[in-house]
Amino acid sequence: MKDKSKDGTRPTEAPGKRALMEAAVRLAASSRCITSLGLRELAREAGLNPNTFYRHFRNMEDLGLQLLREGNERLRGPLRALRSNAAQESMADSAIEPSREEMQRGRRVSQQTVKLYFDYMLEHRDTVVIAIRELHGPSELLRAELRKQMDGFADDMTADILALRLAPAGICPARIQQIATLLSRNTFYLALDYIAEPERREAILELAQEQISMLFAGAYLLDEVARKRAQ
Amino acid sequence: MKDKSKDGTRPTEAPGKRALMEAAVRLAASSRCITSLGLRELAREAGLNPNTFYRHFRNMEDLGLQLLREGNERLRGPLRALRSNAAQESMADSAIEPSREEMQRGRRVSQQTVKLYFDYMLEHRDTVVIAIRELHGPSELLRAELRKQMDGFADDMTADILALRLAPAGICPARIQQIATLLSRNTFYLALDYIAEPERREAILELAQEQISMLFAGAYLLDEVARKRAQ
DNA sequence: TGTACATCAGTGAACGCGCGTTCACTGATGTAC
DNA sequence: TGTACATCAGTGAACGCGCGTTCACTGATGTAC
Repeated sequence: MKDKSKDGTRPTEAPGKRALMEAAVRLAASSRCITSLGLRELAREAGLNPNTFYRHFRNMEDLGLQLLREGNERLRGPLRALRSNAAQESMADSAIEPSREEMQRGRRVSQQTVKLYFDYMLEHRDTVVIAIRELHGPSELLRAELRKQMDGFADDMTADILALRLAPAGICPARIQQIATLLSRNTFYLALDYIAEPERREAILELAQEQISMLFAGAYLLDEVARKRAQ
Repeated sequence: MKDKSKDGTRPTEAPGKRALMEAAVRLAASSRCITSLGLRELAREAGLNPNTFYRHFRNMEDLGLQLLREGNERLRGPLRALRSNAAQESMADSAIEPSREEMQRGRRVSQQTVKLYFDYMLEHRDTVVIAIRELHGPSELLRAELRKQMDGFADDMTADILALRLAPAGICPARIQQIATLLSRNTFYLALDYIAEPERREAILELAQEQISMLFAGAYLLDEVARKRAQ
């Protein structure tokens, strides 16, 4: 068996397996839990013999897990990249007007990032919709996987905020982590609205932006108070 | 047909209907979408003939809708009451130490309320778990119902914050609504963690508390800035 | 107070259907020598 | 370079089973007169 595709990164995938996974996405994206899909239904959608399923998956949960991991790969890296690109551009801006404070910079970065973030998720709407459905779905296994993924997104965000200095100085790292957890979660839910309600997209972007501002402003105030007390 | 039960508040309910709804809660609470329940499975769990289902419901979505509405009634009023009780107690405190500011009062109220809130949800864990699962579940009808309910919770919270003066002065009502929407949503998700992870309950309470503080502090700062600019 | 009728919750048998799973098979591709 | 063998994706027929839905029935309760 040939083990690598041309690019050498991945074992070659049987076309039937791909077809089944894509069929699952198509069926689940509209309004279904992955685990509630029928094996025969899936094979029909994929144009394959029902039996082919067993060549590649043990059961629906197994397929779901592979689907979610693939989705995570599709989102995680690019979303990080969006953030660091926006930060670098903003860094260039700062050079031009160095009088601005970090708070302002963080805000500009988040403004750009939020839009890119949401539009990227819109492009991958099926992935996002399925992920959020399964996050509260019936399968414990899939829920656990998605909780882990969510933690990963939050960790990325924390690391980026610290490394790219996107937060106002004076907010402690633990607080950043706290904010990132809340934000990454909430951003996904807002992305869902963004996808579902095209006419409200502008408003949702602004809302997301304001939530971010509020949280950082609040965090700053709280940590400031704590520091003053400590002195 | 007798139309009212002894207390006169509600049409008498057939015992079979109750049995079916309770069976549905039992089956769905562990790890199932309501709409994925089987009619025969449900009847078995309730100890009834499969046919009895049709006497009371058109289909599973119909049952789900009635279940969710009942759940909403069980949560909405009591949660409001918790808030206003906590506020009144705190009002008494304020009389004793009138020097404290409203910000502080709001904080004390929310501290008490958050604990009561989460413990009340813990008592009604099945209701909460089912509601959140269906909020992102496969049925458009049930999702819409729950979105409506969520808006209701947010409106209650907004009204209470304004009426009971729980927010620092200077935050505009639109901002309060914004915060309440974010908070009511997020509180439900945190409640889910609170239910699922007994060993982390203390930490979750504190986290919820800090999120609330951050948001109000941030809102204050933002609206303050806006007001200064307007002058 | 008694009788006849309507309403409605719950029953039990029967239906046809799509489901998940099994088995034995085919045919293409990769590997050993 | 050619041959024999192993591997594995995909097929097709067949199975028994539980499902949703239907129909005609029972028996209790409420209502009209």
